[in-house]
This record gives sequence, C-alpha cells and structure tokens, in this order.
Amino acid sequence: MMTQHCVVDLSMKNSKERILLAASKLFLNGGISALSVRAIARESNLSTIGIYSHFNGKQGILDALYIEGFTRFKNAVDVPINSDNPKESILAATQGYIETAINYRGHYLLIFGESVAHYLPSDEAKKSSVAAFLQTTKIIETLLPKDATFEQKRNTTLQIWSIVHGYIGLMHHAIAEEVDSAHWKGLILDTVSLHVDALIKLHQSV
Amino acid sequence: MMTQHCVVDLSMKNSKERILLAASKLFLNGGISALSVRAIARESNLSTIGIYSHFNGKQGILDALYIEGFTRFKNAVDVPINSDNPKESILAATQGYIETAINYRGHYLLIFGESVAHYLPSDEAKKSSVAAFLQTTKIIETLLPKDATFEQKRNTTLQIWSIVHGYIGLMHHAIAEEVDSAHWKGLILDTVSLHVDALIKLHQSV
DNA sequence: TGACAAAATATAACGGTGTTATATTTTATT
DNA sequence: AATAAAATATAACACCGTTATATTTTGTCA
Repeated sequence: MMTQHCVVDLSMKNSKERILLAASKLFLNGGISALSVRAIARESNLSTIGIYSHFNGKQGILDALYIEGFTRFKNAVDVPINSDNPKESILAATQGYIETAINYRGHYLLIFGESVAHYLPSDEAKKSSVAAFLQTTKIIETLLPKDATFEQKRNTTLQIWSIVHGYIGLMHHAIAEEVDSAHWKGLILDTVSLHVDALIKLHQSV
Repeated sequence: MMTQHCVVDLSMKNSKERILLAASKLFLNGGISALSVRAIARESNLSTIGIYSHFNGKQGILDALYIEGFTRFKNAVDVPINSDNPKESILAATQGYIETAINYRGHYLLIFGESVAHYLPSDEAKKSSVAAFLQTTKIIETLLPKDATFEQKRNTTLQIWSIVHGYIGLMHHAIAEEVDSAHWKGLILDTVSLHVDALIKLHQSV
C-alpha cells in the first residue's frame, strides 16, 4: 500500500473510523450474524488484530453499536413537549420510537434482544440506555401532577414503554404473522392512546 | 459398553430421550450458551453424530426446547374462565404467564428473544406458538361482546399480551435495574388491570 | 539526520462452534 | 447364518473470538 501525505482520502481515514463504518455496514445489511471480527477486518482492510488494538474486540464493536442504537431511540423520542396536550407529545414520541425500531431492527435486537451470544453492555453503554430512558420520562411525566415522585414518573414511563416495546417484540413473531404489517403502527398508537386516556382519568379522580 | 436385554435401566433409555433430557438440563442450568452439540453428546453419553441422526442437529434441539417453552406458556394461561368476571381470569392468566417467564427464562429468551444465532423455528414449532396464542385468545375474548370478529379478538389479545411481554422484556434490562425486582409482578398486574378496565368501559359505551 | 521507543499491523495458532464424510459396530429381518 | 438397516464412533472441515509472536510503520528526541 502506498503512503500518502496530507491528502484527504477516504481510504486514509482513521482506522478506528473505518472499522466502525465497516461494522455498521455489515450490521445493517446482515444483522448480528454477519458481524464477525474477520468480516469487519476484511471490510475495513485491516487484519483481525486491528479490531483488538482499536476496540476491545467484538465486545467493543457491539458496545459501539449498542450506544448508537440507544442514541437513535433517545433522539426519536425527543419531541417538543405540549403541556396543554400531553397525549399529543406522547403519541409523537411513540411514532418516532416505532419507526426507529423498524428501520434499525438490528440495533433493536442488539439492545433489547438480550441474547446476543456472550455480550453484556459495558457501564458506558448502560449509561446510553439510562439517558434514553430519562429522555422518555421527560415526555411521559407531563401526564402526572407536578409533585409526582421520581418513582411514580419512572413507573408510568415503564407502563407506556412496555406497551410499545411489547408490540414491537410480537410484531415479528409467528404468533402475529397474519396481522397485516401496515396495521401495526395504528394498533400500537390506538393502544397507547387508550392507556394514556385511562392514566389521565386516573390522575384526575385522585 | 455392555449389551443389556429387556432390562429397565435408565441408562438404556431411548437415545432420543436421553438427548432431550441432557439438552434440557444444560439449557436450564446454563442457558443457550451452555447448549452446544458436543456438550449434549457428552451429557447423553453419545457422540456428536447422534444429535444428527436422532434430531436435526442443533436446529432440532432448539425446536424441541421452543415447543417445550410455548407448551409451558399455553398451560400457564389455561385458567378457568369466569364469564361474570373476565378481569379475574385475565389477571390469573397474567400471573401464570409472568411466573413461567421468570422460572423458565432461557425458554423465554429462545421463543421471544429472536436472536438466537441462526435459529428459525420450524413450521411445527410455529404451530406451538399459535396454539399458545389461541389459548390466550380464549381468555381475553371474554372481554368482548359475543359477536366480536376474530380480528377484534386477536387485536385485543395482542394488546394485553404486548403489555405483559413488554414489561418482561424490560424487566431484565439496565434501563430498569433500580426497580425492585419484587415489585415487578405488582406493576404488571396493575397495568393490565387498568387497561382491562379501560377496555371494558370502551365496549360498554359502544 | 540517525537511533530508539512506541504504536500499528500482519501471520499463525489455540480452543471452541455446527456440521458432515467415512468407517465401524450393533440391531433387526429374512 | 447372512444380509440389510440403523446406530454409533472418529476425524475432519470451515467458521468463530481471541491471543502470542513477529514485523512494519510511526513518532520523538538527541
């Protein structure tokens, strides 16, 4: 390989960047099973050991993709808050969440599937998941009275999140194969809508 | 190895049974990562090729565990129906579902995790998931008017199932690490209860 | 500029995986 | 008893994540 100086050249990018780019590409195209250390090395024109000097091996690659995934979800639910109409904000965030789950299915499976062989997110990766959860809480807590405790806010956020998360989990399952996939988004939004109404009534009456 | 005739001896059980027993044992103890073809062969006193002549290799083993998992869930939600109080039956089924998910976490990840490497359930395995879904529908449809279409029944079942399924998915996630695990069952049951009430009101007013 | 330390890279190997080709033994049938 | 069929064993293949070793490139300092 030639040595090049001071020339902007994609092939000369940071090895680290090239690795990450190759990993993302493989992951988006073929999911987790296409993401082998050797394949990343091939794709980024390095040898396998490069993945270990620049990242922490496969664990490091998965951590990077994990963080990328949760960052996308955090951004997806970062919608303008409408205090007069909490439901509107929540449905907008829900819609963003669903679209991200569909468009980045590999990431979704990685961060929620729990069973990618031997992978456990690092502490840093876990931080990204907590950040996404806190962002979601900001949207959901508009349903609650202002003096609600954090525990109440967290539990209500879990309620809504579980509904959406559960639907997405079932969406690609044989159980629901005969449900027209175009209808899923509507089904989820209807369910969240019904549940939000119930929560609003609950907190009005108390 | 000695040859034995017409003697009831556990060590002489069907090779097939021995393989399945070994696989179940390994799976319950160490999850999916403990379930290698060689480990099953060792545990069942056979060589690897036995797993291929008696089952369809690892695919066949996973299929058997998949069916075992869905059969457990089907049984868990098979509760007596109380037509006068649909909510009671639904909460009982929910409780059974949650307990099965906790006690058989490996099975839960296998049948819902979606990302066990390269495994896709066979048609026969899919049938077991559909059977569990239909059993659940029997419990949930008591919420609906008797002339409800199958599509309505199915969608309502999906609603309730998604809530429970979503909670269980989040339960073991870093997002919710600080939630006291003893509280989970209560949180889920409360949410299902609220949602069922909302559904009942919805169908009364229409 | 030349010498030397440090970082990056390459090669090859280790132990593990699912799978299969080949050979052998056991079982059942005629 | 002979033969076909089923079950089993051994060894190998191609892949995986990882790492020990060796080599090259890069950066720093005298």
